[in-house]
Amino acid sequence: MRIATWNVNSIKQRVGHLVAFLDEAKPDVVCLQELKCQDDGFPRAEIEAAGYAGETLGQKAYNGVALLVRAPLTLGEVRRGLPGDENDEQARYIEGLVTGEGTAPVRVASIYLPNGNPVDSPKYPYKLAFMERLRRHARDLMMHEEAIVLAGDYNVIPEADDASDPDAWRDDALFLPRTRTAFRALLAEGFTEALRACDPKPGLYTFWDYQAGAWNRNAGIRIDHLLLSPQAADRLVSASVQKRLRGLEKPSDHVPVTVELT
DNA sequence: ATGACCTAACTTTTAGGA
Repeated sequence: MRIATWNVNSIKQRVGHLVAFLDEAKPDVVCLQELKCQDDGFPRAEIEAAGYAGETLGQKAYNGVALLVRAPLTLGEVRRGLPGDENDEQARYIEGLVTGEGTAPVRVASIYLPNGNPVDSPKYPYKLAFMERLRRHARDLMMHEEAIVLAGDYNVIPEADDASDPDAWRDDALFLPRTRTAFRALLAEGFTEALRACDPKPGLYTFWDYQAGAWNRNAGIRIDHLLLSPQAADRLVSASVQKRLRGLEKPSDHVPVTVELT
C-alpha cells in the first residue's frame, strides 16, 4: 500500500498537478493539507474521475485537510478534528480507516499542524497545545495495536540536518527547542518517522519558500512527515520525496512525501 | 550585495503562510 502526504497550498490552484500526480504515482491513499476552501468548493468531480474517493474537512480561505483513497479501497470511521478542544474552529485534522479486499487495514490521519509564528503571539501556544492534543490522541490510538500512519505538514524541522541553513531558523516556531521537544514526545509514544528511517542522510527537503529564490538555491526544509505505529513500521518498504513537482509551473511550495507499506 | 512570493477575500490592501 502506497500512502502520500501533500500540502497543496490551495486545492483549486493545484487540482491539475494533483490529478497528474495521482495518474503517475498511483498512491492508494493521499493526505492533503491547506485546501483553502470549504467542503462544497472541493474539486470532487476531477478527483473522482481520476479514480479516487475523498473525505474533507474544509473551511473558508484557510487550512483544510482531506483524505483520498483509490478505488476499490474504502474509507470508514472518519473523524474530523482532534479531541481536546471543542472550541477549535481550525480545519487541521481528519482521520479514517482504509480497508479493502485482500488489503491489511491502515488507520490514516491527514494533519496540518499550526505554523506558530510569530512566537510571541497566541499562535505559538496554540501550536504547542495542538501538538499536545495530537500526542494524547496518538497515545489513545496506540492502544488498539493497529497499523497507523499520521501524515501531514507538521511545521516542525526535527533536526539541524533538515534545513539548508539551520541558523536562519534558530528563533522560528518551526525549529525552537520547545517545538522539537514536543515532536520528540509524539515520536516517543512509539512512532517511527518513515523518511528518516529509510533515508537518514541530511539535505532531504519537502518545502522551499516561494521567496528569495529558495528553490533555485535549494534553500529547503523538511517539515512534512509520516509517522508510523509499530504495526505500520513492520510493513515499511520505502519512503521518498517527489522533489520534481516543485519544479513545475505554478507549484505548491511543498512536495509530496510517499511511503510504501507491504 | 540586495532583494526576490503566493493565495484568498465583502479585493486595489491585508492577513497568513513558513
